[in-house]
Amino acid sequence: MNATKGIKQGVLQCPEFDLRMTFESGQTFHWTEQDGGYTGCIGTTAVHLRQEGDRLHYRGVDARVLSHYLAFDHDLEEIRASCSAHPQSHEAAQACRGLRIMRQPHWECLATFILSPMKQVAHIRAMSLALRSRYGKRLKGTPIRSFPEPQVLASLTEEDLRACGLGFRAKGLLGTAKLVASGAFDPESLVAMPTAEARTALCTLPGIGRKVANCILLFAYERLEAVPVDVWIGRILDSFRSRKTTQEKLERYGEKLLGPYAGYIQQYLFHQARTGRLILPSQKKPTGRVARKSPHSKGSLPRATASA
DNA sequence: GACCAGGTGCCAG
DNA sequence: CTGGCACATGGT
Repeated sequence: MNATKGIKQGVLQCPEFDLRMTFESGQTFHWTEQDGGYTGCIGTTAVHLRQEGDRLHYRGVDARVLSHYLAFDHDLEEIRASCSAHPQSHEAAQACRGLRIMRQPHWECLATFILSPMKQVAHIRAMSLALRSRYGKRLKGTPIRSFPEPQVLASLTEEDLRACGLGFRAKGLLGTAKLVASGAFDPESLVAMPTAEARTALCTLPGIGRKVANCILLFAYERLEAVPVDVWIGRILDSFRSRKTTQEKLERYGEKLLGPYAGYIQQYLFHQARTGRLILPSQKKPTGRVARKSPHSKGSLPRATASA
């Protein structure tokens, strides 16, 4: 890494890495395409990344911090091998070579996934950027904004947050921000907890249920076994066993079926389904009912809307 | 317009 | 414990 005018930059060897697939897979939401790469930030550090083959050009960040954020230490070969016994998972894992589960900052990830219920990836992104734009700090010499600190969000009103397009999620985010700002809940305390205990702790926060808790555990706390059961994974797991169940039962089934890296494999399946590469048996929806709320509810697979 | 989106919280059987 | 609805917002 060289220093140009005090700005860190350099090139990193990155075998088994796909920057686009990783950033567009629905685990992080603030990175923006620019100059043939992506502009965004890691915590409060503004960063630009551009991949050329197995070379990653980076600017604004230390190579060690970047490698940790992008989880270059994860052994993807071992992870793929862990699901070789299950054909559909193995196929998804092969197709998603280079997709890594990142290590995101705790608060940023926690808060952002409170925004996710009943929202498409593009909308989560819009809400995340709106919060950053209005209440985040400008990162020196750039237009990039960091994710607002809990104290900042805690000082706002629910109406302020609704003005960012959060809808009913405003209440959960505000309540959670207040609990964190007051010290009643410490996101750092989860690091030392077993996964089940950490999940229980997360689920005490307003706006966080099992699915969101598992996303946070997987994307910020290195719990690669955590399986967030959303509509997609619910349908996928449902189709594997062709029998419907509750969200928690599907989650346990997924953990057992997908193994020690279930969260990773889940992400591969999710990405394949969302981009239209994993076709599930289309199912007829029950007649008459309008609202469908259970995570495993029947219905044809949603159209893939991935923009990249 | 109806339907759906990486669900959660709450209430009735 | 399980099933059923309301909850906001924006896109196809």
